[in-house]
Amino acid sequence: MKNKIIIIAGPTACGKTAVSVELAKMLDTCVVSADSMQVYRYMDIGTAKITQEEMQGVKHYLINCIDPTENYSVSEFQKMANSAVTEIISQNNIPIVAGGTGFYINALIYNNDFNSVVYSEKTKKELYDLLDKNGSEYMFNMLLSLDKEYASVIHKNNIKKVMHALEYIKNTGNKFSSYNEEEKNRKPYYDARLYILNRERSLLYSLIDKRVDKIMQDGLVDEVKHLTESFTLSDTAKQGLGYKEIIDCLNGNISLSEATELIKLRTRHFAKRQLTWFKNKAEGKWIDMTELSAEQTAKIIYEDVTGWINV
RNA sequence: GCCCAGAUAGCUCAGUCGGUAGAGCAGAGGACUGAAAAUCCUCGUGUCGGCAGUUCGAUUCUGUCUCUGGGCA
Repeated sequence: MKNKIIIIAGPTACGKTAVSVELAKMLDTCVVSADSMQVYRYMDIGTAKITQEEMQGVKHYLINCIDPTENYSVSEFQKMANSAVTEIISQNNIPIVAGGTGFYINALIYNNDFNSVVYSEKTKKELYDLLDKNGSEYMFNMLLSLDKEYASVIHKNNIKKVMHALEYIKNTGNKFSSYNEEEKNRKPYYDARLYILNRERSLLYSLIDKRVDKIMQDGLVDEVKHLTESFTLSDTAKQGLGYKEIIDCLNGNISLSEATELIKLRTRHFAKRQLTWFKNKAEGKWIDMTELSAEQTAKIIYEDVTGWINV
């Protein structure tokens, strides 16, 4: 029998954190964060990281686990989340996974294989040298000749994906499209109940604006200053929303109000991408929180889940 | 009060030598399987400020009115 997990997903600023804590209290269990930025220590304000008080005594995994100098990706998330989930299950509890990164959540549910992919700095460098010399069109044509199927799925301008596929092909000798096909057809590894929280779009956007204003008031600029003085941020850490914009502002490229507006705008775009993923790549129950409190939402999930838990 | 410049998509503006119009941004939709808070793709009909005149035909020319900037008193 598969292990049960509850997942609370949804776009940024929709209220996942509060709901997951409420539900964890009702079920007397722990929360595992599926967030690509809250794993970082010292990145508290910009990530709107859950505080000690907000946790209300509920134990949280995958918060403050790595330094901002380290890179983080699905693969690390998957390993850490699996071990956290396993630990919670061993205590006879149902883990609650909460987060907005759909890609990570699917990797956990389906236990996608990221380990068989061999990586080598050498081939990566060779490929990027070729890119510098010959341009992206050339790289895309290379992909076209090596793996026509994948090349027809991805757009040639999406150089990041083109390069990644080429790396895979060079290192394994297999087509990326066949690997892809295999991963897509996986059956769920967990017995997962996924709840996707959402709110009316205009309300969600105004919540995002409010959150960004609060983050600025709470001192994001100081946080970024300290962060960049104490660390050389890893590639993944420095792409956090709010961080790259403030860095740009500190470097004198944009004004503070421009940075603030840009953070709001990009966060809105981000929320939309999250929604697109959940709509098309995830199977779950949607809960419109527009007129619901965190407690009410948690109660709906609790009631939905009780019968299933006792089976 | 007078003079000048504007008034066109939610916003900023192009344009039509007279045949009812198009960019950027916003917004919407989509892709993605070891960077995912990343990366990439697709989507533009609106009384062209109101009214009148010239004209086969006006958003485009003319007059007038309203509004908004700026200047002079």
